[in-house]
Amino acid sequence: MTALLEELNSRQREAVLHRAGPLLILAGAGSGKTRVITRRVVWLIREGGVRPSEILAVTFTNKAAGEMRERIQEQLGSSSDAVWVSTFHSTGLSILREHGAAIGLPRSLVVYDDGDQLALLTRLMKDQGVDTTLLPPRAVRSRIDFAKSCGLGPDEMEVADHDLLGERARSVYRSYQAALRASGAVDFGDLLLETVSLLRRNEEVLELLERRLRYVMVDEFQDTSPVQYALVRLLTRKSGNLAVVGDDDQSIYGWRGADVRNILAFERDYPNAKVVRLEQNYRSTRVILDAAHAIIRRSPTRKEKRLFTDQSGGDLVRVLNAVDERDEAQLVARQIEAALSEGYSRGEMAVFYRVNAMSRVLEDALRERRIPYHVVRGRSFYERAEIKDITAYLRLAVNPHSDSDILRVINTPRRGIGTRTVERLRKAAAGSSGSIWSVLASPGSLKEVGPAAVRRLAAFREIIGKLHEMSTSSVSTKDIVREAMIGSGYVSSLEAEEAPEALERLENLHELLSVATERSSNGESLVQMLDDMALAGDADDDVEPEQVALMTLHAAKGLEFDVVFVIGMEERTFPHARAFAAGGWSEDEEALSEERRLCYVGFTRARRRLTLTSADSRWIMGERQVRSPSRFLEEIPSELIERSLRVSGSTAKRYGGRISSGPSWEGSPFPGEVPSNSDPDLVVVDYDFDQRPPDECGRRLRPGGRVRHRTFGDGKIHEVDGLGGNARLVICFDDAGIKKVLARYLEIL
DNA sequence: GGTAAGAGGCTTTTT
DNA sequence: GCCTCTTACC
Repeated sequence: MTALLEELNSRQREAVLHRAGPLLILAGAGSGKTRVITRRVVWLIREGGVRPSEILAVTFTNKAAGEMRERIQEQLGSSSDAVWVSTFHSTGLSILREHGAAIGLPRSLVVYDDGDQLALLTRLMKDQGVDTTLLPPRAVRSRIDFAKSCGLGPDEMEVADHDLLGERARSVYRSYQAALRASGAVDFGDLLLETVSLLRRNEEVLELLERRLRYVMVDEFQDTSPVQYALVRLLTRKSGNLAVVGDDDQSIYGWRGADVRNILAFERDYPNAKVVRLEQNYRSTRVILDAAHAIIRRSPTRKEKRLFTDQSGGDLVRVLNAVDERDEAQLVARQIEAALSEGYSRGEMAVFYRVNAMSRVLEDALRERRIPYHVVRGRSFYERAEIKDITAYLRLAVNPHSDSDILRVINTPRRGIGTRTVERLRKAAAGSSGSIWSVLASPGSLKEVGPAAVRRLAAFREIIGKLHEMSTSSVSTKDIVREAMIGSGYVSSLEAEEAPEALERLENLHELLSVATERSSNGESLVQMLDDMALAGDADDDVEPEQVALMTLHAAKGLEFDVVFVIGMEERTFPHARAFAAGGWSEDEEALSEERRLCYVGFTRARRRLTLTSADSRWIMGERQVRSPSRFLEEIPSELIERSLRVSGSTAKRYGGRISSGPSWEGSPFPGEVPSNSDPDLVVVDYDFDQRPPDECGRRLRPGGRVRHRTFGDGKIHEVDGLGGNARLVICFDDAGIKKVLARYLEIL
């Protein structure tokens, strides 16, 4: 009892000790939220007479679930195994696997990931004669996903008048659901939507689950969607023992249907709920919290609150400006080296960026300097083509009616079954309103298919038939996986290639086989393995102890590091261009607010040191774009910032030594002010954004400078009018003559 | 029916 | 810039 409540402040203790009924914990960043949840689970079991199997703890990501499971186990030992800790999606899948028959889902259910989903949608739309350039499948998908996240099927999906996209999306939605059912498949959204409709329609199942689960806890509640909220509400309908933990300031998944308003809804739906606020931060220094608060306080819709800490002192926030993204990466690499020499360990450092694409340049710089790093990226391994191909064979072993999977591998590796034969197969399947597999099973029904093609189809049928047989008898998972790789001819076709990337693919397949072998020895079934592959991230996705972690700001949620870098602190990089209304420069307030919260999440990951970097220009989608500093930089009070300019070796080299050649280097807003410093990157000057010269944003764009344009070639700047990427420049091109060009289309030479 | 080169799209963020 | 899909040709 005593140990359980040790190291808890009075608020935290209150939350842990809450016995029954609804509980809302408003937990600020770094306020010991995970500790409270895990202690509460342990307390309920040890002191509250609750059986471990009666508790469900739902989190958002696998990472969070894994961490929570571990923390609970540390305190409870093996009895913790019975506590059900999982993500929303796996929870849904478990329920569907056990009770899905009640709504007509087959036992051999397979889960389509978003790639499978998009492929299926595209195929359906093309079949329906939809012009996919006018109506992008991605746009349709996002409408369907959004409807699903609101708990709406095709018939309930709301479409406003004159919403053409919505109209079409709804009609595709209908046929898409039909296709999923015919294939015995569900997508991610269905894992929640179908579970909720199962529980709504089937009282028996709901009562069974209600009896089994007496306590439900939800982490990251601000990121739950309406359908997720509906699910946990249903599960605790009788007991009312629903505890949710969240922070409206950290809501960063609005784009995929998460609704912060669930927090408000909770207080409305459970007027007797106990509300506990955790506002003491145990993670960061005061400086970091103040900087984070400066960003988040401008968010218009938030609940007013402010974290406090007793950790004063610490480093000021470092703000570093680079010439371009490569320069920025060098800068970060050198800062990492400096921090290492100060005694920080690599495992306690992380670099965050807005989009995954930004990791590449950074990786190059770290590799060059031999700094061990690790890119934390959701599920890259399972997204590799070769892995997805073998997965398709494995899913067919379980459920050969999955048309998407048939289409994926029917000619992979090449076995001479071309598009025409495939088209005829599909037509025959549609005609008999069955799956392609059922057509293959009765080849007599195939018209217009020549004898050679029939032979090849029979060979393919053999392959899948054998796999299916193996999966229904007691063959081990490992052996089925091996058969899928070898029996399909996949491995031998790769071996024949001899290209270096074929070798890499083979290595990845080897990796998959060892995963399967390990799972086999744990007695895991093929279905279990497939479920995990569909829902789980990479196995080696964890933050490694001796490596610098690289990840998106979204992936950073829930983590903490001593030293944090946020790169790309520029307008239209972060906040991302998407936060601005299409085309124009007007702002979408809600989207911008979400960027703000994302920034807040990023800053509050740092325990000791926060370093922010920006670049004057960035290479984006094959184009060099001029960037101006992020508004977020300007919002941080200057007394919290170590404003830094620098003269870097790489910059000097690339720009012909002009920049570092003298005290009044070109581009400095402070001519004559390049103080010497032991750290070449940190030249501290008294530099305030509010006093910067008007052309600071594009300060290297000045009359006389040389620039490059994609089509016009190189030229000399004559006139500059305006700021940043939008500045209008008159350029005298060497070949193309005098033109007016926007700065963002120019590369600075 | 298969291949290679060219065109076009793409990038938020994750289960 | 990179990847996927289409097109033209074998």
